[in-house]
Amino acid sequence: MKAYLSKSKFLKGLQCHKSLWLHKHEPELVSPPEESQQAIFDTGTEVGLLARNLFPDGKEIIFKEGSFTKKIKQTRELIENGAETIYEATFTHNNVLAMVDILHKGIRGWELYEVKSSTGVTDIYISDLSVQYYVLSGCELPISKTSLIYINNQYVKYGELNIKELFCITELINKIEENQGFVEDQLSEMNEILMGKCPGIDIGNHCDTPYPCDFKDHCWSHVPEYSIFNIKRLNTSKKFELYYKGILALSDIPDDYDLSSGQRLQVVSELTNKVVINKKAIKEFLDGIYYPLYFLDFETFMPAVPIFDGTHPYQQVPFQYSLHVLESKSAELKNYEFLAKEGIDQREELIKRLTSKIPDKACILTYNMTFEKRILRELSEQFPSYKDKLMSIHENIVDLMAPFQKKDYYTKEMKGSYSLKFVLPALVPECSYEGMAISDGGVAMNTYATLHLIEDKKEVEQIRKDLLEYCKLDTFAMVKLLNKLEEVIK
DNA sequence: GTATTCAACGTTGCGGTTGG
DNA sequence: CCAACCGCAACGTTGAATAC
Repeated sequence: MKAYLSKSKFLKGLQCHKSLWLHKHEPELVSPPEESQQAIFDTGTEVGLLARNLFPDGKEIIFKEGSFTKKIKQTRELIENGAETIYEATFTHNNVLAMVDILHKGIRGWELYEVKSSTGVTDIYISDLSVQYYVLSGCELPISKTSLIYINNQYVKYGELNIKELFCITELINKIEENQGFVEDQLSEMNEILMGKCPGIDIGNHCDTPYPCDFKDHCWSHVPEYSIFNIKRLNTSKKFELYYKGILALSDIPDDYDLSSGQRLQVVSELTNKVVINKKAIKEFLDGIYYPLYFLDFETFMPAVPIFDGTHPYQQVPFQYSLHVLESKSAELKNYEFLAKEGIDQREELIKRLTSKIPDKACILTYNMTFEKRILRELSEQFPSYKDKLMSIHENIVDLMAPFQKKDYYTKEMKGSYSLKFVLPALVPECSYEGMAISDGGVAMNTYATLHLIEDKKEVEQIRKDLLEYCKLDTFAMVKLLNKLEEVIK
């Protein structure tokens, strides 16, 4: 099979010539050796398929693993037979392969459209289109437009989905024509690299910018699991500054090296097992908490293409909550929960249930309150009749994450992080998600999204039970964390 | 006139959540 | 695994004000 330099390889080659060389000469170092995964990513999804409705009745080039020559031939035949719209149109020029999401014949020439599920234009997409333009113009196709189609997150759905409003189209031909010189220079340089020896390039910022390199495992094998690269909030440039000086382990860092207080704590704590417990600050935090006490956690989903009326692209739609309640310090812990029926918009029902459970003067605890607060604000805007109640919850939220964010409580197990994922096992190791049917948010969401497709009633019931149990554990973990904070200041 | 400091502003990274 | 949302905090940069 002939090896092509594809547009994704071009983009990766822009970051690192070594990766380009490895792709050609030692592709087995990448696992799995997926060929065109990148190319079909956006158009294979709902967003890509929907965008085709902007140019209906197109001919599709059927994707077959590895058979690029067939696709190129098929594309040429369609054009010769007068096709006006082609999806996944495939071309090659000077050994560079390009697949165009949507190719449309306009009055002045061919129009080239790249579909992205993002919400804006970036330089990477411009490079992407520049390579496609290079290949197509090399094939002597007259091009009148090269545009990016992406999600308009201002669009609000009411009734039937309005495809024209859902998408933004930005015409970029001027920028892309300006870019051609650059593309040609890069391509000739890349071709020289491919003919020569493997370039001796050390790891660096380019390994992750703008995308992680396929060969990271290979090039980074000498970097320990927990190293200077895991120091939180340390600039990438500073990390490599240290690395190029031969400093890799946390213990190699000089005492006088300029680190922020949090970073220094992470390092010192790791090396000496130092534990920080700022009793005064923790006590102040606890003094701000009062009864009755409600521990709240939402689960949401956020589709790029809105499915419910009144929602916009990527809006987080809550479908579940868990609420643990302590009426007083000595009261018995109670739990309330809600899980929407699958496939329908039950936000109003969720609001009714939630607001009926939480009284006006309650103290509400969440972990990372920015998330729950945003959900509450959006709900109150879209369901104004519940605004007062929702906003009163909003006002009374206290963030349980704060003491950890401020490093008033720190152990080395937190690895510089204050997320629940690290804080919980560090302080409440017995409270674990292991062994649960649903053990992370991603799985929870996928499970919920496909729930309405399952026919077996018993199975549906079991999954709903698993979802409830998962969400309940999140708020229970907060109860345990609070206990720990109270214990520790005694 | 130059050096130094610090506030204001801009950028990056991280936290929560998902979708593909 | 990556990208998307938003808000916040930390970090970095810049430029104006002040000191010398």
